Amino acid sequence: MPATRSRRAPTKGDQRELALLDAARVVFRDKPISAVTIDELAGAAGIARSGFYFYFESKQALLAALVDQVVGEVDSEMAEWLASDGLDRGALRRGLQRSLARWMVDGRWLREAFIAPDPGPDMLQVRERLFTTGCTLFRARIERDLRAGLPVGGPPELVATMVLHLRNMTFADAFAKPGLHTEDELLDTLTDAILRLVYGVTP
Amino acid sequence: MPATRSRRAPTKGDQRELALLDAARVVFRDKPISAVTIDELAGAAGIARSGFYFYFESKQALLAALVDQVVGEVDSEMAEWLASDGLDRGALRRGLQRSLARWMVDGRWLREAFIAPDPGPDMLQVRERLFTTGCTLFRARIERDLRAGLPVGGPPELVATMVLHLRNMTFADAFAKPGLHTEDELLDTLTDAILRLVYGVTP
DNA sequence: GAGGATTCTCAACACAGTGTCGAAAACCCG
DNA sequence: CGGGTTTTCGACACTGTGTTGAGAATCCTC
Repeated sequence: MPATRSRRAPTKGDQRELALLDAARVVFRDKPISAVTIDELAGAAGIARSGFYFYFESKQALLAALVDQVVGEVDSEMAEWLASDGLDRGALRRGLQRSLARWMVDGRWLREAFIAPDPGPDMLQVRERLFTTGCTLFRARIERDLRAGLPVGGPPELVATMVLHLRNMTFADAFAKPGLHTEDELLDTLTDAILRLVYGVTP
Repeated sequence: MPATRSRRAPTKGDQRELALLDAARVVFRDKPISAVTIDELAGAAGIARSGFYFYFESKQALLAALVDQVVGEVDSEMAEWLASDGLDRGALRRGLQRSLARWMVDGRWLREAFIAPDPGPDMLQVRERLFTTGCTLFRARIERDLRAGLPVGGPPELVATMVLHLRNMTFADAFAKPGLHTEDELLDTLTDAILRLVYGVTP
């Protein structure tokens, strides 16, 4: 626990906490999370290493907080398509495009946050929330389509997780090996792939 | 480098190396790789911690060797479908079933090996090989289909990596959260999903 | 089966990173 | 200002990694 420090007070301390998160975002862009030392994170925010522990229990806890920060944003990227009806290819593609933009910036740590092999308990919880939120939204969309008579290719929950994984891994690849495909090629293929995977149709 | 120790000699040392690999396979089943200490690995193979370094440079190097061991096996699982023509649903499903069986046993470290966030250079090399081998095979199959006039949904290479990721992540999930779906449900959905994704058709 | 060469083992060391503590400093309120 | 509270940091203990060098076990050849 970060000491008490929960009762009302937008003090200098909160400022530092934010600074720590911002600094971490930047530092995590350059190297794998495991290669970033706490000393480095603290230094980037202008405090001593041991000071870090006043704000976060561990690197994992900071990462969890970081992921927490973007949960809402990630969801909103796909909101347009999730709210649309039928095979709205345009809305889907735009959502994916917004999503891709984020991945190209923060892909490294996003990837690790999403698919790191052994997250700590706090991280696990946040990730679970992040994933199930997305999954739930996708599933709801698919179930709606199912009721509307569209030919969905399997149990909605399973199909939803597949779509989520497909998107995440495709973007993770795009980040890891940029230049293999143009953005348009990537987005078109992925958009069609999702529509085919879910509905079995090529619009 | 593990000293010289390369010229022909199935000596006691090679035996130990094998024992180390076998022991590691077992140990890695129970806990995340990062939680396994070298002391533990050495102990499981009956030697002192520092003795480990005679055989492997690091835990990562051992893991690379481990992945190396299964490269061939993994490829062969899908061989039947890769060699078949057109939409051979049966062959595809059987391949996936064989693949799933492996994942349910060694899913934990397989997953980490596939998608670990910051593999060492040796690991990276092995993984690259593992992935591009699979990708190349899949792509070849898809290109063949394309020439045969089947409606493939995008650049073969991109589609191939999507299929690979879809399979890996689905199985990784199945391992991480067993019991969510029956094996049949999983295999049927995945088989159909792949056929839809690649060819846009529901057989 | 005795010799030297090779292969193997391990205790001791040096080091890097984590997390804890408690005392000092800075801050904020009356 | 004087009090408690919040923030900072140096010093310590601990865990795990990787290295080294000396000796034991094993192998091979004659």
